[in-house]
Amino acid sequence: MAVLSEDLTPRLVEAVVNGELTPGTKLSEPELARRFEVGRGSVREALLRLEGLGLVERLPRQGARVVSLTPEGLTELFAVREALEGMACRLAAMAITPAEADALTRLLAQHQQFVDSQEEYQRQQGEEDFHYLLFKASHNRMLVSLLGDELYQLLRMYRHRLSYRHSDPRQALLEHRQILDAVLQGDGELAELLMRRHVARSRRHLLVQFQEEMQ
Amino acid sequence: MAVLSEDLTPRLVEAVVNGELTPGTKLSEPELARRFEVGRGSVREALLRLEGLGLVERLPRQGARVVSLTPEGLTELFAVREALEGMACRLAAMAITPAEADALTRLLAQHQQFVDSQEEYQRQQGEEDFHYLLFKASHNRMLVSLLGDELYQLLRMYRHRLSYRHSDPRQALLEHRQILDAVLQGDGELAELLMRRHVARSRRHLLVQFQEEMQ
DNA sequence: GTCGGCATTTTTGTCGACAAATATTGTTTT
DNA sequence: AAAACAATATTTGTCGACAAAAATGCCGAC
Repeated sequence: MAVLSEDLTPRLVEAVVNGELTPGTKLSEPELARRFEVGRGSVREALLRLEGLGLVERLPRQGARVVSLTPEGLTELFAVREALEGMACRLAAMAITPAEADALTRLLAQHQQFVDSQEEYQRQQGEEDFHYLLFKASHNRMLVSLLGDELYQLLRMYRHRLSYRHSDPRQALLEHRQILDAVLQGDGELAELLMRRHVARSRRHLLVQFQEEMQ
Repeated sequence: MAVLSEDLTPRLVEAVVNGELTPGTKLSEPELARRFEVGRGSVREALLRLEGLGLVERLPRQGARVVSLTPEGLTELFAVREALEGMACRLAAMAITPAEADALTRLLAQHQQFVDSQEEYQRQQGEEDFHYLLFKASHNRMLVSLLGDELYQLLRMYRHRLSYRHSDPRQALLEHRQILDAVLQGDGELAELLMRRHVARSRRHLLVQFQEEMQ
């Protein structure tokens, strides 16, 4: 028998991230319970998890609302990401295994092929895969949990809402290659520096889109 | 009317942090419900929050257990803290207000008095106050929430379990002063560097205590 | 026409109850 | 005596129910 509230959480996360439930929307527990055909307790539990992911805000006796997206929120998120992904790179330079190094090397070779063949196809996923594999190589469970679970969904929400367009794929691939090189050479300091620049660039890119799209 | 599950959470946190509930202890929902005289639903909600704080681990159909403390866990926590507190310092150097600057300056003057008068009294709290005021000056709500709420309780748990003894108070005060000076001069880069060293020193200090006390 | 107060309705916070799953205990077997 | 099994007991996951609080709509007053 499955655990309802755990199956329900990703479904609610998707609904929030993909904009089905827009920012500011009041999330009524009875309504969600009817919609997902579960008891109100399970909805409550799922909403509590969403609060932990920063996707909804819960006020006592007032219920949960989908968080609103602001340039400040985006900036804050990226400051945290810059710090954590930078540290993850530094640690990965010391802790990465040969298998993980191979997987990352192969991934970038694959990206190279896509760039060469002009297929932008799947680029989005590839970017995420690179970051995921890399911070997982830090072998720091708390970092992986923060970057991969807790902060990741909010990042996805911003990207979705901004009809995310990547900047130059060649530039991104170049930066990824530089970062991976530093990691493979065991130069944690350089790897951290390069990753922080990479994340900061990404932040500026998204902030521009924010200005453009949301008047 | 108060919100039971929110009042219950800090009580459970305290019980876990101060060792009343030792690592590995199974936390039975009915038992906690009787003990704290609330319904099982409220206990469940509180346990879910504790899981978010990293104080308990919940396995489906098996309930919650107090996390066990390990040198690896301590190292992971401090890597995250080093990254986040460093970033907070960098941001604080840009965003700190005159009022916050005053409060921090006064706090360090107070610490100086304590050091001069040899009263080690209240040192523990003072250390925490400094860090709290400082990362709050970053004006990054996500950083404040992570450092002040989510990671803080686990740090307290490690400190408590290690009958935390500070290293040299004069050394700590010196480092704090250097950090604050850098922040007040708007030198975010230096402030970050110094804070990261400070946290790393603290990590090594606690790790030694870990080796000593837990064989 | 707009603002303010009152009654109604909905929603949240909380609890107890039930079924399924797990843990525990005692018993039997090798 | 140790291991495997079975019956019991406890616990978790889930739901519906109830009271208090908040949101809503309605009516009258200005």
